[in-house]
Amino acid sequence: MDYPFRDLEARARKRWDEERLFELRDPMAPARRFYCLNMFPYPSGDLHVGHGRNYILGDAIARLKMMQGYAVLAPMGWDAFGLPAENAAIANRIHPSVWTKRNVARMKDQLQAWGAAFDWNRELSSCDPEYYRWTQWIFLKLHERGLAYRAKGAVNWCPSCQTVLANEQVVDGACERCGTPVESRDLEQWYFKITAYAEPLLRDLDHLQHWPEKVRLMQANWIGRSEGATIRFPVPGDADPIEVFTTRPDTLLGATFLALAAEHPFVTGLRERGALSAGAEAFVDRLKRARVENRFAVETEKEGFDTGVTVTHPLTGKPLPVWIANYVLMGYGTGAIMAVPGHDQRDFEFATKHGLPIVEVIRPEGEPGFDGAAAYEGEGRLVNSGGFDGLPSEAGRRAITEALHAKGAGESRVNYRLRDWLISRQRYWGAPIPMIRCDRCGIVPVPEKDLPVLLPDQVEFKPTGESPLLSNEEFLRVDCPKCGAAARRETDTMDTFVDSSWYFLRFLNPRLETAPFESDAVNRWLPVNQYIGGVEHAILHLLYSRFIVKVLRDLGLVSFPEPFERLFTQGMITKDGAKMSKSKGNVVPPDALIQRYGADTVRLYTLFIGPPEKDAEWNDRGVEGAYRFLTKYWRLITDVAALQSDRGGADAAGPWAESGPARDLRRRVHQLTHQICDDMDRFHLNTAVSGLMQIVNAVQDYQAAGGDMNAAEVWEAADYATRLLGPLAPHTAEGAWARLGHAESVVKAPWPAPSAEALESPTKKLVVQVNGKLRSEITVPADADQDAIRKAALSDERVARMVEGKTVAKVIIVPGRLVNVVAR
RNA sequence: GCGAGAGUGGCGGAACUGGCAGACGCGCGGGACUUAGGAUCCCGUGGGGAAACUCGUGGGGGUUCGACUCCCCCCUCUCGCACCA
Repeated sequence: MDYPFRDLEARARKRWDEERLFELRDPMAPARRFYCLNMFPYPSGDLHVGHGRNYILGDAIARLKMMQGYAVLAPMGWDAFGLPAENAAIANRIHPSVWTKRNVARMKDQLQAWGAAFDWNRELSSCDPEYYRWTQWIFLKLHERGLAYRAKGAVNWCPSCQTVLANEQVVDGACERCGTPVESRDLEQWYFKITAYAEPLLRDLDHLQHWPEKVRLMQANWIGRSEGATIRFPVPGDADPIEVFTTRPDTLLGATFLALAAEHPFVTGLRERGALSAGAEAFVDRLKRARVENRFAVETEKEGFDTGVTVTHPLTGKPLPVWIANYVLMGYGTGAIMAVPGHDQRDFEFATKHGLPIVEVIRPEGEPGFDGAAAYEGEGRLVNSGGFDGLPSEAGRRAITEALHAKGAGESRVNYRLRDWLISRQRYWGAPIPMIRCDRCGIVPVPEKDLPVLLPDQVEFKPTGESPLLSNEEFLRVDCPKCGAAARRETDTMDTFVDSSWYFLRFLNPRLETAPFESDAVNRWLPVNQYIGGVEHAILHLLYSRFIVKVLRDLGLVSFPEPFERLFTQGMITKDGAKMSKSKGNVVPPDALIQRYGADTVRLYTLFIGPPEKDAEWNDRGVEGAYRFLTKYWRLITDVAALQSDRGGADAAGPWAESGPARDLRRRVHQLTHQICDDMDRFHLNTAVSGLMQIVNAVQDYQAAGGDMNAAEVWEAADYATRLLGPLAPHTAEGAWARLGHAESVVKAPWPAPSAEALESPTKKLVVQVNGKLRSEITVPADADQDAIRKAALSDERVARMVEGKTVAKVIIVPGRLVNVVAR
């Protein structure tokens, strides 16, 4: 074997280990810091090459920063609570903690097989009591601030996972995890009041300049800010009016009915009082069911049912009928709308179908407005609006809102699509919510000194979906911390996204026993300089983490408003055109490839496969290309090291040839170095790999052309290539660096920089175009002036031929690039 | 429907602010060395053409000396949101 990757890997790992090169000893000491973080994984068992992309990228950046002289924090941990462990417990009678530990061990082996430079001393696991103790502590802090509360309401229920889900975990009406259609249930649950931070979460997106535009946009849409007004419509004989939210108060005089969601409390109230007709009741039930079944329907027919109740128009005093409609969602605004069929297409379709009146109240200037065939949704001047007639929409909105305000019937309002974060789960394998229910005192927080509320080992796993915690009497029974009476523990556990919303703070001191994190160290190292993970977390994890950090900031525990300075979302690796999954059978495991070609080959190919932010198709054949390159590179290093053994690790410093092949080689190496450094800084690791290949090819071409392999330029090429390869193929580079006579690890070698002197050239090659088409090429002295270049171009044989019989209108010279001769 | 992104050889992909289209790699063709090669090395490789040359970055128009890149219209695909009041 001419490229001894097994030996290289073993030696490099041993060295990194012995010299503890990736351990950050004293976080407060270094001046230049770089916190490079990969999203910590859920320990599901096996990793495939798609996961590898994430870690290889992060590792390349971490190692680059080390070589650039930064103290690097690159920790790793486990997002270890979650449903799969519990499902395994039910299916295979294995305890979730055992299952999780086994998977962690397996995945840690895999990560190490890739050669990732993690500081394993800082490893943490969210299912460890020493960790979740602080997750519970954070819950208590939120509770103290009124940001954690219990409420009853319609929630998303997954009948398969037998638990509730946050809005963010419902995708296309189905459970994000298992794909089962989600049901709506009325339950009392714990929420985090993320809506209280809607405005800062939205506004601060502007400061996240180093986040992908796409992710910022997704978050902005998810928060969904819109300006408008709330309007109350009094219900005769009822104390509470029906409140609606609208972005178009200017159309208020065109409202001809109200439409309510089936789940609206007013509807429920009518039903409880028996004031709803049998037909209406049946309709409500049908809607609730249909919402589940028709989850993929793009446009459903507008259906509705008249409640028989009327409300009073707050400005005209006229009665308006109240309908239940399938197109009104309980989850947005107030769950009730004022319907303006003249100016809202949905209302129009509904009114047309059910014979409700349609009134035009907005008329545009100079273009056709409401024509009776469809709603006019644009702006214009108010008509049929009494005293408001003639006002433009904008002024109309203000005037009508003011009129409502004067009557106490409404006010302007900013509405968000964002809902509060439902965090309780009726499952076992999560952090217990640190609350106690006392018959006398109500719901009482567990005192901080009693944390953690330990998850008991002895529980029964039943496939019924009942929380296993209910089966452990010892866990349940507790004395009320307030009155001392016998009380009961909360049996719900927290959504695992709570665990992962603060773990990046814990890494600075993962064993700290007195607090979740050390504020000093955290303030010094955060925000995370580079965060790397999949775009699938664009909303959930990243929004929750931003929220928790903002709360911690308001608590005075951290000094920064945002957790992640730069975010990079890497693309998926597909196989046979599809996302890798066990069920599709298209998973590419890294183990056999690493066995056969070595970790560096797999790393290099993974980086080379395409721009890291884009999806890419895995091709086993492509791996061989990377292997061939490393073989060539290794041969070059061993040849050069043998030939020039007397250099003994000396910094390449010439003497340099002033001209000829060696000079050209040196210029080329420095050009490529320039390109590679640039690429690395911009995350273009695919072209960085390509640049390295070109350096090796350049030396090979030089040799093939009879160049002297003893030249200092060749030594320099080997030296530069090795350092540039350090972050990408670290084991091979480590071995090569030693071969080149260096005593220190390549991790400690300075990152190379091209020298201006080496890039200089006495002549310049210019491309010559005639009328914009490439025709020839000239070589001129580097200091040639415009006139000389012009002369050289025009006297070129081919150019002369093309121009023959025409007049040269002008000659455009782009310095250092090209000449374009315009001839007519 | 709304929003965002992307369409370049047989394939993955290059081309930073308009300036040599197809870097680099895979595959393929030819050759060398070999008992042998799925190892290694060398040469070639967008289409058409013997060549001069010509056509080529989803399609159509435009701006420009010059357009993969900028502008307008259209087509296709991917992703996100989706009756958001």
